[in-house]
Amino acid sequence: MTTAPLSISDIQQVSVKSSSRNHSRNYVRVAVGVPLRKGFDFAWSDALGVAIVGLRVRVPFGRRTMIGIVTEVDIDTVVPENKIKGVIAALDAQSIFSPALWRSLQWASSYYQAPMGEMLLAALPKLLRDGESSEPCGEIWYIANATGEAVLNRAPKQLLVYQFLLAQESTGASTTILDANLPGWRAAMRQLKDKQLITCQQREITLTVNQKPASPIRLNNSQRAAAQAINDAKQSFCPLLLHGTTGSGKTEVYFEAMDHVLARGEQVMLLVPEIGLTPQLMERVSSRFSYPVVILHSGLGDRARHSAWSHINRNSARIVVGTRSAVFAPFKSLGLIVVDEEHDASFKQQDGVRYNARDFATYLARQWNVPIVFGSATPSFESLSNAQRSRYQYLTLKSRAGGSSLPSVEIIDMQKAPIESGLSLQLTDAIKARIARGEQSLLFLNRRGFAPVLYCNSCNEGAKCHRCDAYLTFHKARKQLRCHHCGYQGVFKSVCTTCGEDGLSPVGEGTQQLEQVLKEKFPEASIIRVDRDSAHTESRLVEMLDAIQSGAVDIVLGTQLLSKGHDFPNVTLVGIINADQGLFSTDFRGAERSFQQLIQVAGRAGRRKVLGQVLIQTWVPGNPFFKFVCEHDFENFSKLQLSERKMLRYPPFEQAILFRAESNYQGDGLNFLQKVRNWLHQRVAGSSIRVYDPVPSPMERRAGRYRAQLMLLGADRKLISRLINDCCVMLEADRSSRKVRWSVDVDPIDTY
DNA sequence: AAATTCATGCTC
DNA sequence: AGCATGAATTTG
Repeated sequence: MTTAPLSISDIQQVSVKSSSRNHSRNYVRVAVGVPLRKGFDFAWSDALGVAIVGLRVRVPFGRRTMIGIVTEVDIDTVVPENKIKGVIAALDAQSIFSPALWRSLQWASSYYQAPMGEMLLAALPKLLRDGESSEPCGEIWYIANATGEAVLNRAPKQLLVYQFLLAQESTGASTTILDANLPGWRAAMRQLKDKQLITCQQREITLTVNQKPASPIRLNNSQRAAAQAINDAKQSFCPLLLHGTTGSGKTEVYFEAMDHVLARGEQVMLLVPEIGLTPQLMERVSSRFSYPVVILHSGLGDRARHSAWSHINRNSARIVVGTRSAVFAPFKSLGLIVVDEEHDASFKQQDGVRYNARDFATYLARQWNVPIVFGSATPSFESLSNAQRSRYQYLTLKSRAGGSSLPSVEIIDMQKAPIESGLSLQLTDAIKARIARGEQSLLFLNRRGFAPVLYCNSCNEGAKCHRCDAYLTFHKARKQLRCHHCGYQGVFKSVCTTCGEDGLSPVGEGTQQLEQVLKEKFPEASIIRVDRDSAHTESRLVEMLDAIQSGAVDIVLGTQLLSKGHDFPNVTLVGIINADQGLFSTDFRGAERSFQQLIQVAGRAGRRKVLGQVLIQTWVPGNPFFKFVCEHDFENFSKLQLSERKMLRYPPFEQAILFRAESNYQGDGLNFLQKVRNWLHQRVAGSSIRVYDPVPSPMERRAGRYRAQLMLLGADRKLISRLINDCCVMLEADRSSRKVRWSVDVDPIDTY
């Protein structure tokens, strides 16, 4: 689509001075980035140009000036003339939002109960929020003046830089080029500039395009059928759920569908989970296509983000690979949206404006009138149920691409198995066998640190965090006790801090301990540990992943950092050290999550010719959950879970809303929510909406604050939306609610 | 008496 | 949210 379908009311309105009104001035309504639901009216003077909806403006607000967005033009205002101030400046000539994005943001603002100003500004990169021009800022290029070589015989560093530039002739070199070729060039450059030997030019950054794209891999029948279905949906809104087992080649299907869209001259949005945005995927995308690609993820600097934004805005970027916030990218001619690993929780923004990027993307696709593909090996129950109700087209990839078969999955009964330091004999033997054959083993333990609890044998208590309801994790290497919830770090002392006795013993296993145990058991093996502690930087993680892929490592152990999206061709054994963690969670989605995670991790095994093996250690082998896991039976697992959800009238059958409250004193949050409950309760009497009693959060105290929550469930989304909106308006007006920090989470995915 | 924290109100 | 105002509260 080159343009989104427009309705008349959406077309950016040009203000016209209306002679029928008695005001002599024009007024506009502006949304500013404050948590207030109302807009503020300002006078618009003709000197500012034409007033258009979607413009960024600088306005005086209280004692300061702020950036806001024009939401209405040519309005009648009820604000008394003497209170109205004028817009200081218009920062854009045209709306900074496309019509489709504008409508989607309006929807999101009302659906997620986020004030318009906050929603709109959240959709812009920081520099634009702060008032910077939306034009690309470009990059500085340096060109050598062909005069001065002789002057530099006593300055070798400068000579080096100068000669490098001379070699580039009149093209010169950009900041990026110099960074790549001459580390530490900046100091020398400054002096060369002082000597007037250099000319600087500001030039637009042009995206490099891969000139020789890799030829597409031959698709198998089901892949081709899936790609065909997506292509058939062209030029119209059509959600498709691509359910493909791990390793079934979903990415190739996306690529095939993207080919067609790109050839038509349109842009593609490829959304991926937070940690799924691996250089691996980037590499695959940019080597496969001969179109300019940009990435958008949380690690990007402000400059880089702005630059990416303007490339998309000018239609010079054709493929956008990005995480959550990439749904707000300023596409000019969007033709297809792909949401990879659509079930992933990281698509949900958990603080500030709490939107779900997957659902936002769905609305956006409807506005652009383009297909949207949801890909997953373990679809969210929401998407699954949409497919079952034929709201989504359902596509499956049953077999693994490249002919490998799904790994065999076995359960190890920890009640009966001989165990040594958390490792069953069976798993130990299996690792041994892989080492002998030169294959890799991957061990999964979702707990970093050495031990999750440090127990004092004379107090009979574990060491607790002072600010949270949680035990401190023992980090042996750094000799620290850390809280994984609030970030507290304390020095480990060999005696108990409360009683002074020295009978301290670590209880339970973390990745550090497992690493130590493995090193003792397999002294010759090369072992690598991948968790947030060992891979604290992006580049460090990449290094580790590369090492694993090269096959130089025998045993990989790690947390969920490892579970997503990575392709480890040499791994033939996957061991899950403790599969029971998520199983008994208080969250009704606990089982769904656990299953997704186990399938994701298990899917790392045997992606090539050799048959993979998965060993799962559990203390509750009789739990029916494991039967489904062993048989890769997502279908029956989800059937059972969905029938349970249906009976309980839980999502996806009814909508959930979670009110959260946080306060410095225990009880304040609960009291506040009790008032909310009473208010809501009165209004839902006679309807099918259920309002639960407020409860303390599963971990009540975190970072010194007490947290509580209140759940509301119901089927009538429209009614709920109105109810919640009224409630928020009431709460905002009531100053007693300012004692607590509260928020509304629409479609929560975590109850914490 | 000055310094600081705390509650309350307002932003066109 | 910020930022101001004014009161309550600690503190030298």
